[in-house]
Amino acid sequence: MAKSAISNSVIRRLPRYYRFLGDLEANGYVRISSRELAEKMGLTASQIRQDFNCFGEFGQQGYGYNVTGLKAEIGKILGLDKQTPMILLGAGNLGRALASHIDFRNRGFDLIGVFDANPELVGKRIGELTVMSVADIEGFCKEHKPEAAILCIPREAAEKEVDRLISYGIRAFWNFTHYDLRVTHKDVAVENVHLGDSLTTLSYCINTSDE
Amino acid sequence: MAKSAISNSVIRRLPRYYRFLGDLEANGYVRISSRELAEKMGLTASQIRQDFNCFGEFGQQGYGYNVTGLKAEIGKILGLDKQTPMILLGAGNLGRALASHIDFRNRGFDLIGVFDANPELVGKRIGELTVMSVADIEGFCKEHKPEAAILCIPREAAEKEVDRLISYGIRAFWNFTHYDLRVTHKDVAVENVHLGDSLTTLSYCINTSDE
DNA sequence: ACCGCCTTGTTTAATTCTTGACAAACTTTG
DNA sequence: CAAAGTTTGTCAAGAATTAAACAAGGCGGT
Repeated sequence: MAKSAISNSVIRRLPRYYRFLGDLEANGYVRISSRELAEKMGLTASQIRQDFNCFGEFGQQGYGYNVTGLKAEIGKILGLDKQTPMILLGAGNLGRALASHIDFRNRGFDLIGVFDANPELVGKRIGELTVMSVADIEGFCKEHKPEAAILCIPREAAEKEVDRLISYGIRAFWNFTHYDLRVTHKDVAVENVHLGDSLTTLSYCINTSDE
Repeated sequence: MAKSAISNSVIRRLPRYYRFLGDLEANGYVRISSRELAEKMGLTASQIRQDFNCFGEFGQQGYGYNVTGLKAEIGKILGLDKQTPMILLGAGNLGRALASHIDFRNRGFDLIGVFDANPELVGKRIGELTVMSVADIEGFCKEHKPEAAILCIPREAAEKEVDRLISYGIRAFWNFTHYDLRVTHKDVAVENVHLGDSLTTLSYCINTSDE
């Protein structure tokens, strides 16, 4: 792929495009123009056309874009045509909620193992999986080769585990721990999720909108 | 406050500043320079100074910023010096996880009620709260005047409830439903959280970093 | 109390991102 | 089959964001 460098702004919009195209498809749309999509998404048509053009020419003049085709193209760009095996660390409230709430398969991942340090949780079932002890991680990784991990464990634990996980072959972290995970390894990806920050932003909006 | 218009980019960084300042404070830092903070946060010192200057002059030349003082100032900007009463709709996995995982008080909110449509969940306890029936929302709002709501319910339910909630006085939504909530009312704030999009972004990073 | 060093607040410049404009090309209709 | 109407891909202009530069002012050591 001769993508010189896709800007971060564009990348952040891709999942949203994918989501809207899925909705359109579900509602029976066969074709969509940039103008119409822009209206639905609250963007400009120009931006949409320019975003898509980073990756190729998916549309047809005079017609627009084929919804299913475009969705498939963007899905491929996002890597959703394959599934990266993933493990979950931390089977507390949040870990369990994610495991049952997220559609991993359609997001490019396959959740294959859940681990927790608390012996009381080990052995409990979460969906189709059984919680294992953190002591079993190494063996599990050797055998099943997961390449991504969700971190739903306390900060101290996360800071300790990350290097170990990388050495086991993990090269992507979805981090819900309350700190910004930063990794020096070149090809390890990190997505920090800060729900607290999101809520704080809402607080700001409330307290300034009406002045 | 004579803020002509704070850019969205700045606002999105504020909660992160607040978080880092809290960490610094906890680690015994009394003062911090923009240069040092920039290094810790992976930003430029220039950006930090410019961001803070949107709201006033919090630093001192030759010294830097007082950690506790700056944190308090940013907290005030974010509206964290007061607590907006908030209710949770949906006591499923995700709703319960948020209720127990999020430090509402330190994010400018106070969770005072939980509601669910499922009769089996009504009456169950979540932390210090008891799940109520959605039928009781109106009465509860009239009595306790919540001004914010978390949406952890299915899309169809959310689309139906939102207008009703606004009419009851809710003017901020933290939306975890799988669609972009858009509200026409002028002073209703919405923060859409798409965990799926976040995970999808991670998929993209994995599948493009190593080419 | 003075001098040198450091750091802010602010101005200016560079870069990035977004929007507008338009020719080329396809679709649809008569 | 031709003409009218759309819509894309792309280029160029305009905003917005980020980074660099620097004068002014306070701190700390002597």
